[in-house]
Amino acid sequence: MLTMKDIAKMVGVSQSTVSRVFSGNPSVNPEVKQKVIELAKEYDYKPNVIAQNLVGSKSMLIGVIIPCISNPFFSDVVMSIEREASKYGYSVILCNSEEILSKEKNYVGILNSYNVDGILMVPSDGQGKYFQGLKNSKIPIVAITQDVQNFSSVSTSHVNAGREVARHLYSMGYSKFAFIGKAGDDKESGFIEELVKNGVNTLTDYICIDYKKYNLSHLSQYINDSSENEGIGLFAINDLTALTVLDLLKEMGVEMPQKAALVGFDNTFISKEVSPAISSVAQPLEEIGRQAVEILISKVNKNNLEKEIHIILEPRLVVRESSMKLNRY
Amino acid sequence: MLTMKDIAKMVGVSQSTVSRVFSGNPSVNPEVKQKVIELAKEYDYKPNVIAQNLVGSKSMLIGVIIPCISNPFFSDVVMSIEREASKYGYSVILCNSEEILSKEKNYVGILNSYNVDGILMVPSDGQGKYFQGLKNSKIPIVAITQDVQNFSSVSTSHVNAGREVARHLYSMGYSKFAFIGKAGDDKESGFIEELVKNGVNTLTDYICIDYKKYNLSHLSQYINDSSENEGIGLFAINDLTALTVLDLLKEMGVEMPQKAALVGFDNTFISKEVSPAISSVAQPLEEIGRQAVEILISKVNKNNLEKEIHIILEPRLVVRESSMKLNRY
DNA sequence: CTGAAAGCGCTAACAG
DNA sequence: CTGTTAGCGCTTTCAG
Repeated sequence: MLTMKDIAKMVGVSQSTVSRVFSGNPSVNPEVKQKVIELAKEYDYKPNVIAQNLVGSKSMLIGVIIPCISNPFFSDVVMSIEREASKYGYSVILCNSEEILSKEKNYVGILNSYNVDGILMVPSDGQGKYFQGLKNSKIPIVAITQDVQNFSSVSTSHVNAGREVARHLYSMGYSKFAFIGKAGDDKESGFIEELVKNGVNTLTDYICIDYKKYNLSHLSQYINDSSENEGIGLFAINDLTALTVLDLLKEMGVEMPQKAALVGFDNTFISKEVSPAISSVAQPLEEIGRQAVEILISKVNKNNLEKEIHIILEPRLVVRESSMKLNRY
Repeated sequence: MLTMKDIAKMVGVSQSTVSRVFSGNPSVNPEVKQKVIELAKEYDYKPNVIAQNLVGSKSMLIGVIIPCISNPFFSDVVMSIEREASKYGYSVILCNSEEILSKEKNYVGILNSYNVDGILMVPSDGQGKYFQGLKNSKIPIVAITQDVQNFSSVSTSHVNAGREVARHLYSMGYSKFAFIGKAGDDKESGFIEELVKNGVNTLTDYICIDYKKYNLSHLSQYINDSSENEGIGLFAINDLTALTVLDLLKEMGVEMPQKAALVGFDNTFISKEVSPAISSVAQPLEEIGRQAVEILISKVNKNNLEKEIHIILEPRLVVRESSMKLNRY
């Protein structure tokens, strides 16, 4: 590898002068500058980032710790993180914590030893002692996809997702509702809240099919128990669950979206590939990555170090055939 | 950050001695060694990898260049790469080339400036001048998911995948066949080859539905044209395509797998979530990542630097309902 | 067994 | 405008 010294020798100046031209220091003889740049291009010289970093400047490296890159949700986020980071000249070190705290700790240590300028992470336990202890780490950390106390974070509002789905289904004329997924999830809370606001009696006209207590037969029963002119609005906790529900509905011969509507969550590509295409709530994954990188970099540059920024992005409902009732009852 | 000097001062020895205990040099007073290790643990000291690297030793960093991490296929591979690399103490810098040559070049340059110990990459043009020129790069490069001349590589045999699917469908008693996807793909070649070997007349009993020339209506026509007792074996170039075909078959009311069987490729999680579950060919993604890391690291350690290793892994057919005919005609 | 010293490639004062 | 001089934190001879 060519070094600055080599270039300096070729041009006949000192190494510091060469350093100056690369660091954009204006006080350099234009001719010298010219020559240095030419030679650098000719020999494809790149400053050694490692050495730059050692003298104390930035490492131009950011660490990203996520549970698992093979989860499409995170791979989309990481995609946008990497894309955005590279715009600023940053490279990304990828770490899969698999949501194991010891691994997470280990990775934070490793990232520190690499002198990364900042870390973007999905804490496995955001309120936990370990992660909260990181708040006075000298290297900036921004939480992603989760809103966490004491840290800047970029996430999506699941409550609002639930609200929006409720509003949508209600406005389409459905009168009975079900949430399929973990009871108590923020999406369920928002869903119920908005149903109530619209005067739905959640005791009689709502059911939560929680994996732990119910199975899909309870859902088919709920559907069968409804009277003929009652439309049923179904909200599944994610697209995979929605897919399962879709199969059930098809098997049961339920007319969609006349008799029942279905909305999923995450807007995975499957949702538009099946028939009928399933409505789904999209998280702005691209946006999460973009904003997180932006905040992190502004922290690296020592701006607003003290105040933590909590960005909670709005989910976006993508309506497809599964809930697109054209003629209301 | 604590440095070796700090630890040295605390213990009352020179910095070099501390360095010795971390580098595993046996010539260190056991008591001193003991103390150093204790203090390091107590203060959570980690050697600065950056500095280590600067003096010329390994950077413990490997670069991974893939087209796009949000492609589930690559995210699975990267998952296993990262997992395997971390076992050896390596960290991974992730780069998305988006199959743009200029980006790829750029990333290779960046990775070099970070002094990575090696690169694992999916070349956007493996036989191209640029990538081939990299063959005498001082830092080892291993190609993944593609078999490339002059480089060690780890990939899957698409030809064998095609062969195996043909064998499977034929043995299940189907007598007409179709490949849905890009004509000339290795999978198609293997598919045809094996059909011919089994005496299938590929002029009359085979069709390739290439995106460019045909659309799905050609497929439905092909199916309708078959006589009642002819079973049709369908092989789709990937699971997404298979999904589309599945919808078509359902719409047409084709009985599966009696009248038609369907096999996809990539064994995406969708394939097992739809109904009927689609048979699919799995690539050993985990294995690709594992082996690639292994080869790369052995190269880093200067073993078998000269000889290139070409590993071509066998795909694995996962048979599901869509092609699981129980009673043959 | 151990300290001193050189140096990896680069940045950042500090004098000119 | 530019050369000199210190290091950054660590590894590695080279003498003890």
